[in-house]
Amino acid sequence: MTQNRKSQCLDTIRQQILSLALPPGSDLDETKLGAEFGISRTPLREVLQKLAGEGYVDITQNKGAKVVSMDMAVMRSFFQTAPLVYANIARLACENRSLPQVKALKTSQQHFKKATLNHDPAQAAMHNHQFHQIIGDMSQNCYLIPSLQRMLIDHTRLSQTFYRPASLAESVLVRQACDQHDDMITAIEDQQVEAAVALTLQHWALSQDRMERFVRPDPLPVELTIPKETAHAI
Amino acid sequence: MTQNRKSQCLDTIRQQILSLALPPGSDLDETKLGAEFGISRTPLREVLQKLAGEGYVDITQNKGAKVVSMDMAVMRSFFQTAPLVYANIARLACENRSLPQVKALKTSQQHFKKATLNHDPAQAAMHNHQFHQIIGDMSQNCYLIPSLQRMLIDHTRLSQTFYRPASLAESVLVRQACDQHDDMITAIEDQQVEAAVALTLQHWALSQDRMERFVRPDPLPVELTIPKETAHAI
DNA sequence: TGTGTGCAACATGTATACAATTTAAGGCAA
DNA sequence: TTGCCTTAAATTGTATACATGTTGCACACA
Repeated sequence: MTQNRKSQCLDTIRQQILSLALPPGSDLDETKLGAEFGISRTPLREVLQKLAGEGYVDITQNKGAKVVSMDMAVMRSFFQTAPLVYANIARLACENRSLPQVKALKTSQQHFKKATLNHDPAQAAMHNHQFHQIIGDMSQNCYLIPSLQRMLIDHTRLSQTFYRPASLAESVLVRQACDQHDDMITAIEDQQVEAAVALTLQHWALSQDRMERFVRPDPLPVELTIPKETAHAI
Repeated sequence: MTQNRKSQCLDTIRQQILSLALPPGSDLDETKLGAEFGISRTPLREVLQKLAGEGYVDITQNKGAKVVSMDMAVMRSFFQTAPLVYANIARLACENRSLPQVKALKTSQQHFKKATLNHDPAQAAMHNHQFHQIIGDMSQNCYLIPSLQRMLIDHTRLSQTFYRPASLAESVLVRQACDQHDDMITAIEDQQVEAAVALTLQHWALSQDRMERFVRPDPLPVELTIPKETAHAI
């Protein structure tokens, strides 16, 4: 029961970081969180230590825990490194996947698809995270998995708007991502390595484009005069 | 002061794991270690949590911490993944290294060289570890560094015999590794990316060969009769 | 007004007592 | 002897009190 509260605390904080409910850089107060989850500071500190180990938070001596930031330098590394890690994880997943894992992947994809159809972007991002985590598990590579985990944290945070399509064109992209998941499952199940790698890179290209737009949105109109309607809205 | 004891505890346990003084799979008793380092169980548990985050130990619910094992599956992943991680870290180190880091790398290499010349294998392995860790820092890639760290833990553990040359031929290999370090420093300082990557792969090939021999030594003689001298020794 | 210093409030770090769980041993029946 | 149940010892998990360090504000002084 008390153990339950601790792991629930861990899950909740993870989820809040991924959903940006706890934005990058925000402070995690031991006393406050402990009270919130009904556990004392000792186990709560262990939760924070664990989150630090997983790359969700940074802990500084005598300064407590902060949600890991996403500054310019990190962004650069992110886009630079993602295809390398994703592609190699996909390759290994193909080679080492077990059938129960394939089944878990299919279940996860069902949840993901349902969330996109229901237009529940937060849930969609979460299930997408889980989908790629399962592929990581399949790789059975204890050296690459920590890299993947850290990529997925930032990927999920960046893609919070991805599954919140603002236009018909964007809605098509979400559908496309969902189809790619299906194809990836098939490739992994049938152990078609090259297909899985190619699909993974396509999948990455799709979300990369959308995420870069989020980081670097379309510039504001050049005219200095504010359009009437917008001015009214303010 | 008390803070000092905690970080000293962290360093000591890390060092003992890397040197195999704490062999893979061995149990870490909270009470015993706490007494040993003169700190109570609370901070000691935090040390273990941190070590778990870095990949030195595995913590199981209600069962405590164990030094991470090195079973067959892990070995396989290790040899499969090392060139990928090392080569890409080297590439990034070339591009992103700062001059103070280059200086630190040179100092580390001096210590390493001295240890090999003094035939101090434990120290040589330690300074080799630090050398490659600095290259990791240079990469400034928060996604790949966790992978590198985990590779280096097992690399250092496996290479404990590497710097303990049993023959003249092996002694030459150590000299060669040392020279490669020098060349790598030059390539990184001058930002010659391709050279650094090539050197890194050569460096890996060298230690890979030696490590594989350690994992899979020469088979015992086929004759079933035990040689006289050996029989006597028993 | 700007800067530095000291104190108070607050947050983090540690020790210790107690609770819960696991492990091992002992004893009993089949 | 073997298997299993009970129970005690050992080990891990949690709460709490206290120690230490950090932060921000008030106030003095240039």
